[in-house]
Amino acid sequence: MASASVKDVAALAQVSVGTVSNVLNRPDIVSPETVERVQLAMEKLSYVRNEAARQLRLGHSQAIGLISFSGANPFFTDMAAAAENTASEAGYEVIIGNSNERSEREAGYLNLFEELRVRGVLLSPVGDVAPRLRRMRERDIPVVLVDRESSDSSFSSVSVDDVAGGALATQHLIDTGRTRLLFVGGPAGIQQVGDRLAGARSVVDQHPGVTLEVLFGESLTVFEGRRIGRIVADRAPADRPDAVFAANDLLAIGLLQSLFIDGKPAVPDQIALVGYDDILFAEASVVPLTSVRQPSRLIGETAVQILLEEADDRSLEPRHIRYQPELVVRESTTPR
Amino acid sequence: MASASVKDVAALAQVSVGTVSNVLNRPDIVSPETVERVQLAMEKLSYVRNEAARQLRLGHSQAIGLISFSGANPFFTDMAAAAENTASEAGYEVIIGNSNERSEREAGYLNLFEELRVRGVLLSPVGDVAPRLRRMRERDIPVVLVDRESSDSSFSSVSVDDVAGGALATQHLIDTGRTRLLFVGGPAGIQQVGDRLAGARSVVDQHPGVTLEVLFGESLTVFEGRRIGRIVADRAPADRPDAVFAANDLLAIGLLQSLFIDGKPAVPDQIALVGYDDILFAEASVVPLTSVRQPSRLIGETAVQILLEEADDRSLEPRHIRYQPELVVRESTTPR
DNA sequence: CTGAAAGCGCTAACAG
DNA sequence: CTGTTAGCGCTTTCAG
Repeated sequence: MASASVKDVAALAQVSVGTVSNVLNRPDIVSPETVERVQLAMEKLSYVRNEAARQLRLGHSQAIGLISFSGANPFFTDMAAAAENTASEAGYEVIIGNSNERSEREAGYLNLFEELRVRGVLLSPVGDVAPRLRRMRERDIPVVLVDRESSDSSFSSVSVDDVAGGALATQHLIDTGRTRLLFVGGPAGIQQVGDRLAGARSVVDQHPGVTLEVLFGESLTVFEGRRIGRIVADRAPADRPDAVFAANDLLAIGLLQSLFIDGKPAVPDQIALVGYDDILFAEASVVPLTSVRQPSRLIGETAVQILLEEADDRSLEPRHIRYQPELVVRESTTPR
Repeated sequence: MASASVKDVAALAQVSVGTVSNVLNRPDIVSPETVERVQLAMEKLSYVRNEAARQLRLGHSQAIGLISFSGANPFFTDMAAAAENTASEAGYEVIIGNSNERSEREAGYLNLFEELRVRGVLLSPVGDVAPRLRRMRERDIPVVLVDRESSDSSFSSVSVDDVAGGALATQHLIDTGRTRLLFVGGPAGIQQVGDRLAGARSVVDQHPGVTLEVLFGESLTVFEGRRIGRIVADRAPADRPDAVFAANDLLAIGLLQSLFIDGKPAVPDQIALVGYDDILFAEASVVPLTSVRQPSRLIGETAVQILLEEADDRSLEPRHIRYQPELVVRESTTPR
């Protein structure tokens, strides 16, 4: 049996297709009896609306495209979940594509989203997207930049102040009496990591007795954290830092697992440890981890709101929202 | 500027829309010069095909719906990723919905998938889906059951032998000299957990000297594992098991974190520990975890293949594929 | 090999 | 309040 269409419903309910459409989209302008009769017919035929036809007629879909650059990062998962909720309340769904930091995959999804005629896209740009963005603009597809600011600021953006976050973590370490700090980052070139480091530097520079060493790993993963931790643990005592600031929690958790000195955990007594993102595992790890929390859910919600407003009114000026991170103190930075 | 359509392309290339469509779908039957001329025109207008229109004409979309029952479970994430790859090679995309074990959400996604006229759906059923499945069948939408077998076996399924997995883990514990076993499960009613326990029981029953205690937690999470671990660690030595089989790795990792006896880790010397799923964290945890690995990627690939075959030929008999799990031995079960 | 034309299911404008 | 109708962009016969 093929799916029933509005025509079939109309025939069974003895009304016209226009009325069926009205029952679907503006039930208030249809008389109650008619509404009921039509709904009964729909049920009888187990009618389901054909989204493709609707979309074709409307000119755009009821979907928002979201391109994240790391599917494994809980920060993004959270943000995406919040975006989905907000969008869903407004009758939209969110389609997610993971670029995994590859600019060709980013381009691929941008393309797919265009074919799908999405209502707008939420993007954490990786490569040089300026030309693509220009095209989106020509097409009247609104774009909101997430977690990274646009270079030309002609697109709205929702981000978090990573410089402030880096400063927050560093100030806390110094406040708890640490003086030989180590920053552990991911591959150079990730803007967020650079910003967090810049924040750390600015604070260290104001404290004459404090030093800051920097170590860049290959990736922001638990494995890499373990590897770096082992290197640090193997150093001579005088060369070891007394505090480590990891660019994200995955890295920090890896460090935590391998920072053992003379067979005993070095955190927090010998080495204080701060992570970034405050993922669920941060609280659940062997030594609960102090971390810098980003308002991931709020970011997702705000980004969708702005996007939908711009979709409704293409003449809106771009807006730039920047949230402040927050320090969550746990045992991994307990003062000696 | 509105998006260019086949009409615009046809006009610019001085051909008919039919030819443009042919260039798009069967370029081989069009003369090379014409193809080139049309492609040039497409580029000039930066034409992108309208999926909605295409879909309307074709009668179905190029998407497969996937309903998983836990977005946080790495087993599903892996399976979904494999499904996406396989689907993508065949020109399909996968739309994912998380039911989170809630049957009304499951119904919601099933509905959405119908509206979207998906080519088929991959489903790990939660509630009583029999009536819905019947409807899908009437609509000629193929369904493949994943990780759970259908009660009436009239739908194809791809699953893993959880009874065998439970037996595998248990046999290994006994082989390494353990005799007082404890099974830690999640909420009753989850079929997989029940099957793993049944497997464990069957092996224990064949070994007279071995006992099996069973503890059911509230959920299959790290937190719950930590809670249960603390309870076990606090028992009198004589009451403590010498081996624990956890129904999944999250639980096992929680247990690992809290199974400390006299301030020292109890695993693996005093208590051997086996998990299930072999998630990434299993290898990366403080004591690398022995675990039962499911061929998650293979499941995703197979399920998509079967689905697509059935979509092409609705007269195919349902097939039932059942994979065998595999034991991955690591330090958490090192013999004393 | 190419062109013309029908029609997929829906919504919105307009007429009654 | 309800009915009629045009047309969204595409693919696919069917003729040429």
